[in-house]
Amino acid sequence: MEMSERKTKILEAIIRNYLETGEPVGSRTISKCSDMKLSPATIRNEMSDLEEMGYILQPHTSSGRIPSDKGYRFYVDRLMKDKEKEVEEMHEVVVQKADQLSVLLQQVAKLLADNTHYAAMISSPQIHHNKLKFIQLSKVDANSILAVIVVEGNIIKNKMIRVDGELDDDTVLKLNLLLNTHLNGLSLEEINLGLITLIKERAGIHSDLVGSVIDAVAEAIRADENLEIYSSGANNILKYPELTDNNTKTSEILSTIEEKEQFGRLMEESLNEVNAGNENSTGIQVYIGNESPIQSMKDCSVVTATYELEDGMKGMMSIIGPKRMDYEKVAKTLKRLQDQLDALYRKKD
Amino acid sequence: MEMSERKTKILEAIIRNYLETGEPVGSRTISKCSDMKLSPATIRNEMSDLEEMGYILQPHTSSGRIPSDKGYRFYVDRLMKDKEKEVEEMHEVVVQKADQLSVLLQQVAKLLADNTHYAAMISSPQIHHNKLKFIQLSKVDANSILAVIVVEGNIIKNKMIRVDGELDDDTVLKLNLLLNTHLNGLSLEEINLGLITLIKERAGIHSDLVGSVIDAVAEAIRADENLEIYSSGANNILKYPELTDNNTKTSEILSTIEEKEQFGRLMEESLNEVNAGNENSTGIQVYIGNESPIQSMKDCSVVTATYELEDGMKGMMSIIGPKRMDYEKVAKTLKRLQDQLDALYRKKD
DNA sequence: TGTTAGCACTCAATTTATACGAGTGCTAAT
DNA sequence: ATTAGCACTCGTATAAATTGAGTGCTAACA
Repeated sequence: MEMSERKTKILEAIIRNYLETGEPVGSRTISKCSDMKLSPATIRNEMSDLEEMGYILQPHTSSGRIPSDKGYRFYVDRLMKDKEKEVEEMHEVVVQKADQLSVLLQQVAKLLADNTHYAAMISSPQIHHNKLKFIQLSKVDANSILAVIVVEGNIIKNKMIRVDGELDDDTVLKLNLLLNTHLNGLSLEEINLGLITLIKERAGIHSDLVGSVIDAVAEAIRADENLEIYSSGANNILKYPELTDNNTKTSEILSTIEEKEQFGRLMEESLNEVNAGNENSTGIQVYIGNESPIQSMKDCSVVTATYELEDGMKGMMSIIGPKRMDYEKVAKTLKRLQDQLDALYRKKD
Repeated sequence: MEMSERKTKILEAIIRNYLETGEPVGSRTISKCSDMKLSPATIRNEMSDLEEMGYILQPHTSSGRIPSDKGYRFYVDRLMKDKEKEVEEMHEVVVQKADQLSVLLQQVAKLLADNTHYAAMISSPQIHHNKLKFIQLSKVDANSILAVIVVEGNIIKNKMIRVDGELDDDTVLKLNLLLNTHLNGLSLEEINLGLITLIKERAGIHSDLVGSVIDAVAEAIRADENLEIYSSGANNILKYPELTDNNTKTSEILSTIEEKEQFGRLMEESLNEVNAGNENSTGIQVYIGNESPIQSMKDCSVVTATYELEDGMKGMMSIIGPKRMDYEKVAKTLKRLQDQLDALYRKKD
């Protein structure tokens, strides 16, 4: 059986209705509210077809229909257009290029959650070909050295290193010079064992110290080590009865959000997919129920979007809500935030 | 009416029982399980008295009794002793003096939550008389300077500062010297306007830059600016029916935990109280229901404890759970963690 | 042939009635 | 002072009855 124009319209009406009310929707409702003039009986016939085709389902005989995952998917892919719905004006974005990226990201997460009334997560931006900008060693006290490592994109890493022997200012200066001359501008791949050995040799008795510094450099450059994830509005999940009818389910969802690791994987995967060329215009992806690789999200939908700061630093943000989330609003909110982050960094950079 | 020996015993039995089961407890139960040989009727008379005195209450006529806030308070203050209950062996503490304090604290929070099965929060340690250790300016690129500020207790703050004009290496070196000579070892109070003006004068055309650095120093030293709070196990709250019977309540509790600010105040207050001399031996404090200044915690109990790292850096950790939480276990877990943190830092320092 | 009115049927949710039982307070006997 | 006994309360559990939104099917209709 193939999809007729009329079936499409009815399916859309069902989904729209369900998104609003969260209740199964019956034939009479559709007959009344929709613009086409059809009796409930006719609608029923069509609905019966739609069910056979897998787009909708009945929680029990003699109840209205609700969209299946396949139904939602159809809606997201084909029906959802930018109907110019008023997304209520987003709070003026107060995101300011904060000193610490973490503060900015936390702000953005909160903004997303507050505006959508769903849960929001955001990952720190990942750089894939990042290079070391410079290293600065400083003597903090008799036997500790602070290594400050700056990576392209201005990611800063501090590492306190203990040294056993005494270390005079002059030596620190020399080591600084040594490290910077050899390492500046290099990427992870370019710092190979040969180079490391060379530097250690030149460092003489301080080769241990230099080793520690290089370890720290590796840690700073490696993207996945730096992955941090912020979340906000997890408790918005509690607003949706279909997610709270069962305490175990709720708990699973909330702890998955709290623990974050799983979302790390999801977002990374999603980011790769976007990068991998089959670029849909906006970089927004929707995972409905079981489409998501995260088991505990089977009753939720997850919408992810990329964002980009200067220097090609790309990260992911995502919204977690019930399957009947307001996809349009979510997509719009994400897009807006993408734009604003973009503008913020383009302008001031 | 005053408290007899027997009343105390009965009250304790009631509370112990309620802590275990979460169900109102009746006279027959007490008569049976308690060691004294009294008929239910006698118990009932005593219970009636206890109710009049405000230690217990009936959810409805003809149900058993549950402890009131006052009852819990009595229990915590007078009845709860270190009965050598087996707190199941705490997971070997994997806390390692992590590079970033934030990682350590997050770990501790998780440890607390996992061991108690309640929600846990921990604040970053606060120092009250902290002094600047040193400042390091480095030129990152043509027009940005990285200021690294190290405060006693090895708190590190990075600040990126833009400069308009060109800046050669030599100037940076001079500024470094200037700042360090004048500021090292000083506390917030000692850096006064006179001193600031003096330094700015000496910095000549770079007085703006120096101003920014000094602002950053102030920010780094001021304790309350650095207050960070980590939480874990918020969803453990969902395990307790008395906290989830009503979705609004649950949501309030969870968002209070997520937002953290309110706990900041609570913990600060609590820390002051402990410092303020009426030091109870362990620095553990219990807030039962409305005793806590946080409105949304009225159905919960909050147990706070201080911890101390090296250099007198004191912070707070706290456990949030239902009023019928296992106070003994919680207190014990907190004490153990205090000890471990202590040991960890004493040993390696 | 597509549409619709009509009707019997289903089934979750709501209401009502009933029984149960854990627990109480009070009184009178020990 | 303690306790056995008893009437009473009231939340909860169970079952039966009712309601109503919704369906599928059939037959009539344009």
